[in-house]
Amino acid sequence: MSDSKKRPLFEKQAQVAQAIGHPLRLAIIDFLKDGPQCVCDIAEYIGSERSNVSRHLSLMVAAGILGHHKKGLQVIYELKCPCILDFFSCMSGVLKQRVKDDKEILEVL
Amino acid sequence: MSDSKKRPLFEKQAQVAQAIGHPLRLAIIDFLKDGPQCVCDIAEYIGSERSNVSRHLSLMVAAGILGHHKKGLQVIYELKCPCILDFFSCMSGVLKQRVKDDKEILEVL
DNA sequence: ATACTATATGAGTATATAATCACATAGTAA
DNA sequence: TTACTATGTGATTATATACTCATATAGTAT
Repeated sequence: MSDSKKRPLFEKQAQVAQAIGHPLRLAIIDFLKDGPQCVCDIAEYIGSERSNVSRHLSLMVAAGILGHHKKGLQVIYELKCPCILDFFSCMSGVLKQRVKDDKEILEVL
Repeated sequence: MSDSKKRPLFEKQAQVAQAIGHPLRLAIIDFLKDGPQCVCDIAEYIGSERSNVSRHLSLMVAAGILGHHKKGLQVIYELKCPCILDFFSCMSGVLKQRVKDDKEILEVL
């Protein structure tokens, strides 16, 4: 790569994007936008095993998307900064463009 | 998942996020923000095999991030909508927050 | 102390992704 | 036509990811 200086930055950014690039994780983020929740409730809402949800949560913590703290037996997870929600509008932007393109193709037929 | 209606949407969104979640692909996007480029030049800039770059490009086209057209022997790829660049500010937001948190931890020591 | 609950993690498996090499295709030029 | 170049794709391998189950840990309650 010509600008190999940027490589480490791209790797960090890729980690963030990857942390968001999974249906279950997006569902978790969407759930957490209404407030902090424990693993237990997240797992029930998502409809997946707690152990599996636990792994997804750690992954997002590692990426810097979520924060967590203990509360008795439970561990409460929450969105770290509102900027995470910006991703949704970014992704919606791309998807809307996709629909627009598909329409144009159909009109030619 | 309680709101399984959202599932298909989350899957589409995850596809977009995943398409961005790779260092090489971020480098490609960063390169294309200055204008359309052929596979050949992208591969040279990125420093990876053409066949490999070609696959990364198809993946991003499938996700709706890139568009492409033929020009003689070459295939020119380009960013589809400026909204893709919004991702960079989103990811930077998360990374800045991460640095901020790390600083706070160090201050306590 | 025991019993219980929430969460995390190791091990194993299945699937997905990335990368490389070889080859096929499509367009160009002589 | 042949020779050349750019790109895409099949096959393979290596690695990463997702998931499940069983088990360990930490906190609570009796």
